[in-house]
Amino acid sequence: MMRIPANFRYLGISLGPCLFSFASNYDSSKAFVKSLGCFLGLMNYAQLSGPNHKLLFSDHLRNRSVDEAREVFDCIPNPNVYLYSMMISGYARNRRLDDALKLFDEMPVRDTVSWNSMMKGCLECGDLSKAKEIFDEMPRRNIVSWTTMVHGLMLSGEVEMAELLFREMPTRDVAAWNSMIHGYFSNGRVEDAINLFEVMPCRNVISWTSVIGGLDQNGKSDEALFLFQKMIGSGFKPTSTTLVCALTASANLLALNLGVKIHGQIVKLGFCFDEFLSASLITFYANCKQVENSCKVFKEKLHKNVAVWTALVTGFSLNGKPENALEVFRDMMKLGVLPNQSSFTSALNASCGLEALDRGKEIHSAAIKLGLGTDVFVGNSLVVMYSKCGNISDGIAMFMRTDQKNIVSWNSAIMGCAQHGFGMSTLTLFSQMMRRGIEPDEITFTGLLSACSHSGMLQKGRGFFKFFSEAESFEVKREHYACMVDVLGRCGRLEEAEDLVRNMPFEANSMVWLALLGACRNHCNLDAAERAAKKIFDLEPNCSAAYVLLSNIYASANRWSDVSRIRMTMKHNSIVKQPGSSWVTLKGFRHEFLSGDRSHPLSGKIYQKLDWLGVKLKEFGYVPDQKFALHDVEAEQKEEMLSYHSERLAIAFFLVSTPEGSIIRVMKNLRVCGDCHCAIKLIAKIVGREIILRDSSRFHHFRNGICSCWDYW
DNA sequence: ACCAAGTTTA
Repeated sequence: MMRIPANFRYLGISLGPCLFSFASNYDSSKAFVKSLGCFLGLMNYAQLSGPNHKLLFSDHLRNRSVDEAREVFDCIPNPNVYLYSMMISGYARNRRLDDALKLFDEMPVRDTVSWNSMMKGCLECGDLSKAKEIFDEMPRRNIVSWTTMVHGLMLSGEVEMAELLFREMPTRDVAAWNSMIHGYFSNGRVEDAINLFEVMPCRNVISWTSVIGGLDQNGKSDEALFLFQKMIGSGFKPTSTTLVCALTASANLLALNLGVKIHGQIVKLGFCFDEFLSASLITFYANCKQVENSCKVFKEKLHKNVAVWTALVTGFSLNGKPENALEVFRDMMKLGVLPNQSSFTSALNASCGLEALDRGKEIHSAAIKLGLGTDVFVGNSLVVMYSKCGNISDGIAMFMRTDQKNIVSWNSAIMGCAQHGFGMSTLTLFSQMMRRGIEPDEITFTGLLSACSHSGMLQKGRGFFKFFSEAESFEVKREHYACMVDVLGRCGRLEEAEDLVRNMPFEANSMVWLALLGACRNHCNLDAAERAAKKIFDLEPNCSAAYVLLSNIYASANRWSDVSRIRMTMKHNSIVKQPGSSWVTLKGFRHEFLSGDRSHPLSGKIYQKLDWLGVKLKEFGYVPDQKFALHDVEAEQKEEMLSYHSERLAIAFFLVSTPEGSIIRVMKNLRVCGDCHCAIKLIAKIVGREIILRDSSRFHHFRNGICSCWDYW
């Protein structure tokens, strides 16, 4: 940092030309540029004259241009304690603790405020011990010093120390009580917080807001909303922060009516243009499945705030509108709103929903450009995106590249490998994870069982189930039983699977029975199938998957009267089979092969296939070079597609296959066709990157998804 | 002027 020599500090504008000579005395051009900047600073300082330099100074600080602020600061003759404190806080807010401490040391005089600012600065930069040092060293403490320290201790999780200090404080104002309440909540000590709130001598709107926000963040949104209403009832006027907390709680509870009322209050109180409130409103409406209203809120003004944009991206994505989500994300970047890790997470999620590898890659490159390529949140989303889009090797590469991997990183990689049928890789990942001392959680467990099921690892599956059932800190859930049933079922241990279901410590849900029914279908066990189906229909009379599975079982047993009986029942109860669907980007893989190695022996074959596909799709009224959702292809057309010879059948299989169980049947048909096993292997290897099956849920994914085919090669 | 509450995240 360059400081202007002392004699130049008093020059002001009247000596403007001298400044040029001052600048030209500097040899290096860098120094010239710097001094020119400083000259401009001086110009501003002089032009604005009087106290206005403070305005310029605080403008820079507000804009987080801390270096510019420092240049103005350096031009101010004899800066007072107040300006020093401002500059110190400015450095701290920009995480430049060293500069802040240096300036603090240089201060000619220090008052309590400057000591407090320095202490606060240390806390903001996460240096608790330095803050403690300053707290001990400062000559006089006021109530603010104590409160700052209490708050800092609480945020570092040193609750006991904070309590001690709070008791030792000579006097306690409402801010001190509030910081204790907030501190308890952020350490998950809900009871203590509430007790304090009840005994505190005097409450203000911040006290109420802290409790409302704290309850909501600790999973007690209902109590939060109750207190919000109580607060309004006792005549307190909510601030925008209060309304944000109440809205967030309403969003979590899906309390549509209350949320809409709060929206009314926001308009009435004139908080319409508060960015925090806009973001909360967007999330609230999106959670309540009213994403059109989120859009309305968004369009009320032009937003520059990342969180507002991200809220809308997330909203669209979670409401099954990934196209819109990605459009918003693109607009956001076009407008120069820099996406952060949350925005990337939401956008990558949306591309998972579309299963659009090209879009995902686009977002990935944007993340790299912004320096977020190895961020743990972004990295985890990338792992999921690549593996969901069929590209597990890139998914694993992303995992390796992620900084500071957490449990979600490991789980995403494990899930990805498991779903792609890489059983051994899954096990290796798991042992690496254990060796690094990372505690597995229930999602890890699901991933492991899924791997065992897809790779036919019966003994491993049993071992994991035993291990996790015996682990104390662990709750084995219905999902895990469903997975285990799947493991046993796929390995033909139908009896054992049924025993497991009947001896579960809690009532089995339809998901568990459905896993059993699926197993029965694969092993043509009609008796067990009928038992399982009966259970499912008791629990969920309109379960379309169960009807379809059962009718397929009857069909394989040549019991056609039963098949038509089930079809009739379905029709009668207007149960519609959820269509399976797949996305095809013709352009995507055409491009891939055009830009790739054209001399490769496969290029020609792929070209033929693409041409055939293009012709077929045109016949069905689709335009090439677009994304096709083939779930709406008519049944006869599907059959027509399937009637082509084996290689074409293989492609058709990818296009029209339905997740709910038909894959294995189609596989059987393919085998009957002769050479298709080889053909499908070939095509899947090449085309699998771009054609991805969509599944109704994560859970069905590994049970019925494309991964099933991997078992066969 | 220094202390207390808030939006988006796998």
